[in-house]
Amino acid sequence: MTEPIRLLIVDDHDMVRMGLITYLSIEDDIEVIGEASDGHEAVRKARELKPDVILMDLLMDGMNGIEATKALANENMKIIVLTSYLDDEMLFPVMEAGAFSYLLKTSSANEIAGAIRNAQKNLPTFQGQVTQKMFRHMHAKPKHDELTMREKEVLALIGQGKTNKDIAETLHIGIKTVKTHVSHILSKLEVEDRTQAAIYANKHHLTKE
Amino acid sequence: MTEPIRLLIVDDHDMVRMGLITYLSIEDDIEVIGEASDGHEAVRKARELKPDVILMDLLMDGMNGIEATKALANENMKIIVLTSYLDDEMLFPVMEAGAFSYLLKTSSANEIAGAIRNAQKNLPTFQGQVTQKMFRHMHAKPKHDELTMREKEVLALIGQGKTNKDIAETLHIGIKTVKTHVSHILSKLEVEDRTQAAIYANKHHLTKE
DNA sequence: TCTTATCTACATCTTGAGGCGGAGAAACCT
DNA sequence: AGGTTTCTCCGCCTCAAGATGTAGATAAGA
Repeated sequence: MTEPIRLLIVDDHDMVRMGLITYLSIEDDIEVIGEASDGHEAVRKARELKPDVILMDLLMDGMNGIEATKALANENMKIIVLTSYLDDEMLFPVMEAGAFSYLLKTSSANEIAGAIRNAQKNLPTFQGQVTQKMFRHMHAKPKHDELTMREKEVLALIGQGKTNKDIAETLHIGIKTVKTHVSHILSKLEVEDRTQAAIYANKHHLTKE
Repeated sequence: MTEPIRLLIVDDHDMVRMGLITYLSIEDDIEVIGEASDGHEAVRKARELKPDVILMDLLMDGMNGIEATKALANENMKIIVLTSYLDDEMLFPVMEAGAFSYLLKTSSANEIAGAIRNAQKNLPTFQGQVTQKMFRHMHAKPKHDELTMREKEVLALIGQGKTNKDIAETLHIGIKTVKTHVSHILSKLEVEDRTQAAIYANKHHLTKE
């Protein structure tokens, strides 16, 4: 028989790690060589243990899975994202960061084992609607990435409910300047007023806290 | 030795159930007598198996954990909520629905076992900030429940970014009337303008889609 | 070097937003 | 019958918002 696939499990939930290990331990072609409970630990263990495949959770305290994926993008390991939600705000960034496959935690243990074997064979695995989302995303990039840095700052403040005067004081610029920025933001986002811009900012998590 | 604690595990993630079972199987005072992967199954199995304690996830397809908890509130079983997020929108409703303890999935397996034993002894268990949140909630009921029906309708439309004119047309009332409602809403919510009201509405999911 | 993008700022003008006060009608409770 | 709440609408007044056009400074790129 060939070498077993060397696997690193990254998840901040004890039980999830335990569940994965329990199941995968009866698969003799997969060997769990380590665990990590946050991004920092994941990067450290990945560099130390050189796994073939990493199962990576996204939402974790400290360094999250997206940052960890970015850090490990060029390290010759396949990263399989294993997360709870199919959220655009997570999916696209992590795929761009270099993830190889994307699974939901609703997957059966069997599907996960399949994805690990596929990754070893260089075949990415995507769950259900993920593929469709990816394609839709190709043709529809978010309007807000046309915004300049300054405009994004202003939008974040609008998203917090600040008035133009508030924003001027916060950024130490004139109120007229703020109005200029706001006008540009409204036209770029194709919305009619600051209220709609605020809703947009909140929906897309562009408010910085 | 006394009877083991009879436990039902409810979670839509295979791995989480597996992790819990793995750990709890080595605790000989706890016996896992069943599993369910959504609310409907949970209610059915709970009535059939009569567990002492239920570990209940909240976010599941079909019937969620809050509804299932509500359905089982008077069935002489202790329900321990085991969820990923400490979210006001989940915590308060489920506690009101009759949950007994509230744990986060970041808990160690050991803490979970402790909470199960406590539940059997009629001692609720709350993780870290949960207790503080509960108390804060007691003294601070949401401002928006002072709103009248009509005002809630108007707020929902503000939360969608509609202007006063839009709202007047949608509700078939005069624009002056809308302004009156808006003024009342702003003062009841203690915000300064419609933008802040829109943000409030979205944060509290008061927008009707 | 010339061009383009970005950030800054001002003036003018129009309109929507919001505060304040008053008021009639209907429903409900006491 | 009298009080309370809610929904409706009016006028008046003030100011924040937003559109439009102009323009100087700086930095990055062709």
